[in-house]
Amino acid sequence: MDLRRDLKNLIPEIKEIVQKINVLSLSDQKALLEQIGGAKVKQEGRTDRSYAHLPPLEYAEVGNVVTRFPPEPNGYPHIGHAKAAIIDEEYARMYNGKLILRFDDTNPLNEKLEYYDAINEGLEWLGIKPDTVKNTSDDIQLLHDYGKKLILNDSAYVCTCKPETIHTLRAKGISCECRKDPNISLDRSKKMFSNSFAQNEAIIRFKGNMSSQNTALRDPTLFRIIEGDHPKLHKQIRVWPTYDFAAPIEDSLDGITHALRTKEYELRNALYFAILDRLNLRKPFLTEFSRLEFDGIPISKRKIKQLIENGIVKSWDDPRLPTLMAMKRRGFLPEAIRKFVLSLGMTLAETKPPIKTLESLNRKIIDPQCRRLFFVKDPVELQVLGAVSKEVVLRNHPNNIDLYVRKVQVSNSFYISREDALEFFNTGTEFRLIELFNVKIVEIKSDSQNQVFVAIQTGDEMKQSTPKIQWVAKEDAYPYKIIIARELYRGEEYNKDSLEIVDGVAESFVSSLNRGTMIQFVRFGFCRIDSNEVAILTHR
RNA sequence: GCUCCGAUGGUGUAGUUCGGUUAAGCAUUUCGCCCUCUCAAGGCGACGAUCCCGGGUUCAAAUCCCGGUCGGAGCACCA
Repeated sequence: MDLRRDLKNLIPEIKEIVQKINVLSLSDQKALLEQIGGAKVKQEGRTDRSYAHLPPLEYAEVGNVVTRFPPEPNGYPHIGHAKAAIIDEEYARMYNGKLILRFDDTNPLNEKLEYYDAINEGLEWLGIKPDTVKNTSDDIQLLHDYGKKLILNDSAYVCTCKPETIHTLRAKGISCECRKDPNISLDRSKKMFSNSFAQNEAIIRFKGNMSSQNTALRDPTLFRIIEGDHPKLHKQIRVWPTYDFAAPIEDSLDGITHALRTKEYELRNALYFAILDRLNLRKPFLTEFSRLEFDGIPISKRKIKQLIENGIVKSWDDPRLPTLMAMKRRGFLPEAIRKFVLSLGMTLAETKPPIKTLESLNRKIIDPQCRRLFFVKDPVELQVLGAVSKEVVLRNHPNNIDLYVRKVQVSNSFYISREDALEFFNTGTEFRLIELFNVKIVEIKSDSQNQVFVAIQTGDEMKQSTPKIQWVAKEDAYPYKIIIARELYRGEEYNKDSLEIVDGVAESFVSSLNRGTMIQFVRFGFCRIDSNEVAILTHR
């Protein structure tokens, strides 16, 4: 009681002292901060990543880090793969280490040769160069050997129960008869590896802990029999390891120091280590990061496959898709994707990052190198009374002079967008055809089919306040389409307007641009040339 | 159902390990101004977070402890 009262009186005094200490430690810490700050700047320079950086890796030594990116070649790579691959590569580089690309091809039913290639191409596009490329299937013999070793160890057994039985027993946490006698398992395993069992007749299971609260430890499958034509091994192999078995062994043998994987594997970490323990193999360090998801854009291969099979989406490079080939086709740059991924960090929180951020990063990169060209949506004719035919020189970029200029022949007839025409007619405002002259619409002439907007010139003077619009000379007009891709889903529902095709006219020059060229259609948005008469809107 | 994980402005993150330098940095979005022959980019600025909630410990908590709530994941002869 007394103490309390005393304390109340003492508080101001204490605070004073604390403040003094703070002031003191502040100066100390300032000195420290300078040191730390200096070191940080150096680090950033070393990794050449001033824009965003991943947090330091635990237990990592410079020159001694090996990471791995282990995709299954069962589909086209997408932004989710990009996230994993970029993180793996970034850490490898940050510590002056190595990156291994390992195709996790342990299920002949899923893998296809074209997917190995697609993944290779995707990574190449992203600018990721693995130091080593290998397949899990390269080590199939080795994996078999380790499997046999586990059987001999009494750390694994052959189970011939029906899948349903296995499932229910696992749920209950009870083991089956097959687990009991190691000698039976030994016999059965010989039969299994000499191909005397049929598919679904027998599996090899890990002797985990059937009553563990972590269900991943309840005697998971290590090997199963799959009849299938494997892209690399064809029909030579029937006994295939599962991911749960292959991953830890491959990681350990490949010298991986840090295995980074998505969050849903967290509960398997215990199994991963248990397997390595029984085999006396070196244990890599494991970390998880959250899986990438977006609003309205399906990322899982299963969902994308469905969309294609149902004909909703035409191909794997449909610009609405998050596949790497689609993103490339749409006009996203690998640098932007990298920055974006790094901005997400190594968080474990499940979030849906905004695509707008990616677009903004992309825009800033492409803006300085995109020609500014004219496209007119929903064109109407504009006749300018008294305008003379001439050749005009248009700048290709407001401030990048390396992009030069282009010349266009104009007369008194132009196309402008209906929207603009109507607005300026209705409001009676003077406007300017960019780089040409100022006009005012005075009347609309309608013949049987078309409306023609008639305008008079109101001078050449360039005023900042006059609205300026893009135009296409009638003689130079070239029919053109722009594809606009939007989210495939609004909530749970398919978005019927996810793909819009905008018709219009562009300057004929556009038709000469090569596929892949990035441009900006003035007042319309950034686009990537897709063919001679089609561009895809990247973003505004 | 059982187990595990997460929760910071509209959105994405930094900071949480080792409580105090900053009641919260950056990016994006939105808006305003400047610049500009684009509704782009660039420059400047504004709005916007009692750091999920409730307790506790402490002179001091986004940070530590306890209890909730909400969200996600795993429980395959897929990876």
